[in-house]
Amino acid sequence: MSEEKSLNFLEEIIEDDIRNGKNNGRVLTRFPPEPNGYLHIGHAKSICLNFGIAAKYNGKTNLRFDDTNPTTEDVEYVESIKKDIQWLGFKWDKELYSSDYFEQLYDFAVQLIKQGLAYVEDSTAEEIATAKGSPTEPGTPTPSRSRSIDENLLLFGEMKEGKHPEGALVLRAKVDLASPIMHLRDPLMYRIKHAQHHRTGNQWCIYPMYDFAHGQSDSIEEITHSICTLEFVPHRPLYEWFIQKLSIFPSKQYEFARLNMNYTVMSKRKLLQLVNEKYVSGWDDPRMPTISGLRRRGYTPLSIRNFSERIGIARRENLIDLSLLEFCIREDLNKSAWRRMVVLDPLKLIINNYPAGKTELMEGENNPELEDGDGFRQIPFSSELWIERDDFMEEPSKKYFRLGPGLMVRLKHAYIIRCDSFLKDESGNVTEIHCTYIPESRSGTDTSGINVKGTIHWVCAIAAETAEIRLYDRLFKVEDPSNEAGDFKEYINPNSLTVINKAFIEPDLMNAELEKGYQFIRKGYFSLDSDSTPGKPIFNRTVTLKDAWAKESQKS
RNA sequence: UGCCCGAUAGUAUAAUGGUAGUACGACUGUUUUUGGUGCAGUUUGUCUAGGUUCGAAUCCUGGUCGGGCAACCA
Repeated sequence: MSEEKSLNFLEEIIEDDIRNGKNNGRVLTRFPPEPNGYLHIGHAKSICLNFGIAAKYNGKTNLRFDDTNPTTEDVEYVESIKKDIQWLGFKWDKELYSSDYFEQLYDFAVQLIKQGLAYVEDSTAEEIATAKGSPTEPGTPTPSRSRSIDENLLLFGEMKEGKHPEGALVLRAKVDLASPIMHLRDPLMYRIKHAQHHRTGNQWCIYPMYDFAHGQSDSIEEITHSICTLEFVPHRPLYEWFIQKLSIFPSKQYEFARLNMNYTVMSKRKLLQLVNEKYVSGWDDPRMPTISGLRRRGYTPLSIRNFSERIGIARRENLIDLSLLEFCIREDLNKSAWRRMVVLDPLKLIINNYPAGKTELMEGENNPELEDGDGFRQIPFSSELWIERDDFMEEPSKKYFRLGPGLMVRLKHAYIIRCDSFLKDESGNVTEIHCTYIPESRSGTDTSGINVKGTIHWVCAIAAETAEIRLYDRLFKVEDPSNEAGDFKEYINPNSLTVINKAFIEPDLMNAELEKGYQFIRKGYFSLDSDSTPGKPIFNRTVTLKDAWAKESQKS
C-alpha cells in the first residue's frame, strides 16, 4: 500500500526489542527537561522524537521535570514548558518530577553506602578535582575513600539533617579512580545546598546530582527507552553502573545528535544571557529560537513537527540550515494563511480617469490554494491608492514588470492601469504617480483583451487602516556564533528587528486574530502580535515569501 | 596523548554485502491576476590507503579529519 519509510536507528532498536519480546513489547519514553529555562527548537526535536516514537509503537511518554538543582529552577519555567508541549500537540501520560523521588533516591544512596559503594568526601572541590588525575594519569584516593561504612552512614545522615554547611561534604560513588573513563572516577552523587526548592521548599538540604537522579528516575518509572542527546554518552557507563548495583529496573539509555541551527544559538545558558542582558525583549521575543518565540513569530505547531520530521535522527553532529525551517512554515502557511493586502512603504497613486469620490468594493478570495478560495472578503477601491514604493521605477530596467512611465500593470483584484506621469519633491524623491485605468479590465469581468506581466498589491487611501509592522531578520550575522572567537554576543545582527510604525492595511485586517497566519500578498507571512491593542494592530513578519525578483535584481 | 562518539552532494538524511536515492538549497524551463504556489527538469556525493568478497557506502585493519570526556550543572 503505502511506501515503506525507512526507520531511524532508534526505531530499529525499538522494533528489534519488540521482536525479541523485551519488556513484553512495552514502550515507555520520557521527556525530561530541567525547569531552568524556556524550551527551544532543539527541545522540539526531542519532544517530537520521544512522543512520536512512543505513539508509533503504542507506547506512552512521561513528562518528567529534572528538578535536582533548586538554585536555577523555577515554576515559571515549569508552566512554560507544559504550555509549549501542549501547543506542539502532544499529551504526556504522567506529569512527574525528579523531586518526587528524593526520599527514594536517599534510600538508594544509603543502600550503596551499606554495600560499600559510596562514601562521604570531606575534601574541597579543588582537591577532589586534582585527585581525579587527568585523562592520561590515573587518580589517587583521598583519605575519605577509606572511611568506614558506619561513619559514612552517620555523616550522610548529618548531611541530610543540615548539620554541615554547603561545600563541606559530598557523597561520592566508589567506582574506579583509575578508569580511563573520567566519568567513572568516583563521581559525586549528592551535594549540600541550603536552598529553597520550587516544589519541596526547605524539606531537603541535600540534592542528588544528575547522574544519581536521572537513571534512577527512569528506572522507578520503568522507562524502557531513555533517549537523550550525545553529550550524555560518557554518562552511560555510570547510568548502567548505578542501575546494576541497585538491582533496579534496567532502563536503557540511547543517544542522538542534538539539533544545531545556523544563525542562532541553542544553549539555555546563552539564551538566558540574551534575555537577562536585554538583547531581546524576553524568552518569547520573535527572534528567539524558543518555542514561545517561534509561536509569537507566527510559526505553527504543524510546521515545527514537520521540520522535526525532515531533519531526521542520527548520531552525527549537524548544523541545519535555517532555510529548511523557513520552508516548513511557508509550506504550511501557503495552504492555510488568508491573503490580505498591505503596503509597507507607501507611495501615492492617483487614477486620473476614475471619478473622484467614487468607491467600489472589489472581491478577493481568502486563499487561492483552497477550494472556493476559502471564502471572500470585500476590498474598498477608489481613485487614490497606496502602492509599494519599489513597485515604481522612474527608469525601469528591461526585466522590470511593474510600474514606470508608460508601463501597465494589473492592480490585484481590480483594474489594469497605465502610468502616465509622476511628481517629485525638491530633493528628487517621487511623491505621487498618476495613472489611467482601463474600465473594462476589472478582475473577473475583464473584456479588455490586454495582457500585462505584472500584478501589484495596493490599499485604498481613503479606507486604509494603519498598523505597526515588525520585520525580523536572523539574530546573528554569522552561521555559528558559538564557534567564533570571543563572546558570541559580538555577532548579534544589529538589524535583526526593523519596525515600520505606519503601514497601510486593508480594512478587513482589523479583524485579525492571534496565532492565525496571514499572507500579505507579495510581502510575506505575518501574524498578529500579542502587544496589539484594540484598534492598534501590530503584525510580526513570520517569514518572507521566496523572492526571485530580489535575486534577479541583485545580479545586476 | 588515555577513553568515547562520528564521517554519504552546499545542508540534512536513506540505501542493513547487489542500480548511491530523497528532501531542502542552487540553477533551467513551464503555468500563474502574488517575480508566490504548482509542475517538469538540471547540478553536485560515499574522508583516505590497504584487505576480505564474484561484488563494499556497508565487513576488517591502518591513517586523516571533526566532536566529546577531568562542573558540588543538566
